[in-house]
Amino acid sequence: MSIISHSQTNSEENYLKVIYHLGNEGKTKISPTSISEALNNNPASVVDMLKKLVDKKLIQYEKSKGVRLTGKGMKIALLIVRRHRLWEVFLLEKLEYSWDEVHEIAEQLEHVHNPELADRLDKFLGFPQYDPHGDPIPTASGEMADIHKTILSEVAEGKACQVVGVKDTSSSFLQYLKKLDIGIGTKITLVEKIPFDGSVIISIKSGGKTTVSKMFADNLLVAPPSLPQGEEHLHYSPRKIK
Amino acid sequence: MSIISHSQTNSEENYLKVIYHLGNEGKTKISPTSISEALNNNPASVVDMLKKLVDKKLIQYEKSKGVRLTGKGMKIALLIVRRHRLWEVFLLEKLEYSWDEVHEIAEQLEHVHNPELADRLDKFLGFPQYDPHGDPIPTASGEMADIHKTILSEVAEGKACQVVGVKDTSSSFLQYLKKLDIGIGTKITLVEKIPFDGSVIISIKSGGKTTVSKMFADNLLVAPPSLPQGEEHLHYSPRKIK
DNA sequence: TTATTTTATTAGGCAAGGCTAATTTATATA
DNA sequence: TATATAAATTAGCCTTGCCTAATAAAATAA
Repeated sequence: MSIISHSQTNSEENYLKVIYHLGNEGKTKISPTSISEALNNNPASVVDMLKKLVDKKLIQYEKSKGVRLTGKGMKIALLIVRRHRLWEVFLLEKLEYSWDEVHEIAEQLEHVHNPELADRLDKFLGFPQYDPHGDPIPTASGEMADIHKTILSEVAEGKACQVVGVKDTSSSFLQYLKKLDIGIGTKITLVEKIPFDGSVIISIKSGGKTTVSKMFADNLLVAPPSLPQGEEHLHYSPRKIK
Repeated sequence: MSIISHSQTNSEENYLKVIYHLGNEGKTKISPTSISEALNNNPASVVDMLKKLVDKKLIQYEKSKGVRLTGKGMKIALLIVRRHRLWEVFLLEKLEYSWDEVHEIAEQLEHVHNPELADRLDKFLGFPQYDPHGDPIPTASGEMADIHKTILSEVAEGKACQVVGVKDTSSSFLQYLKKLDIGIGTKITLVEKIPFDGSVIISIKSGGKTTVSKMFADNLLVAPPSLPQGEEHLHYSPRKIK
């Protein structure tokens, strides 16, 4: 029994993905207009496609409740998201693309169809939990880690965390990170927050204490340092940021 | 100045690739019919597309001479072939797909567009010279190694060669190879050919001498063991065949 | 050379997935 | 509530890339 009975077109996959993301952002109601904005196309086109997706039982659509993914639609959406994020990790870690370049390429790679590809890639990458933007990667069974990233500035004093990504991808920020020897997977303990300007004193496992600005702390995405299964399941080893 | 001024559709890329391959197989004349056979579509569709490709100056087409790639068309075709073969190496070597699975997936991956992707992948893979079917991988500048593969049975007595692929991808053949500890990159010296039944005595660098059948020797693709630049440029390290 | 067969081309259509413009239906505001 | 505004939907059209059927042009055989 396969998760996906018959294959989707790229366009259908993009609609499902966008509906998933809109739903995830806690939208009350996912409307044709919001979808058209996300896809940068015309609401009339969206209405056409919604009909098709309803026929295929991938979504439900009632004017009152807006659009919702069915179980089947959700599974496919999660698979697309999984592929996208795995490819992003690949592009960043193996092909040494920078954070801001990976998304666009992954938009294409996520539509490559092969039943084993995502799982093999996952294994090859060491079962990463997060993509380079700090978003969790759905598992093969379609489960999404519910451990959510936050920004460093929201970590409580005394708590440890692990770098999973960045918000700002400017080269000045990335270079600063490099200088501080902070990369994906780096473990950081938030020692103290300075009330005056929001500066944060952090302790980097490898390199001792440093103080960073609020602006810095607002742009570094972090997650709890270890998961229920123990940290040997975290794949990221600290790496240089290009 | 980029090699490709404006992007091709997947379909256009497939036509260019097929025209390239037909041309490479020494066809006297590449006709709409031969293209339609290769693409498994209708000659009428081919004629439509040929017009489009002529307009884009990617091919020349005269009923007398048939279809020919222009310089521009050739560059694009070589890029597609390059991408295809690099992805095949990736799938085989990194994701551990088997020989016969990689082609179909590479058919999709070859259409992923990004100016740096092929070159980064090439580097990541260690600048392989051959794909898993023993076909040479065009370089970044669009040069194709003119070192052509042959089958083991055509190697002269006393000559050394290197395994670059297989013709038969049946699991029985692949398992036999595994048993003999022969994989991509394995160096083999052809010691002697037995006239009686075409059997071949080979010496495998790692494992001494063995005799293999003509059928075996007809299905193992090999290339000269070292290139002008020296063998340190060959990327393949012997690996197990799955 | 003429007849036959094969190949190429044209004409007209189809499905997918967009678009614009017009219309209907909701929602908000006066 | 009546009206203005915004959103959703419908209708009709476009492009891409394919198809079939019909016709034209070649190539081959008689």
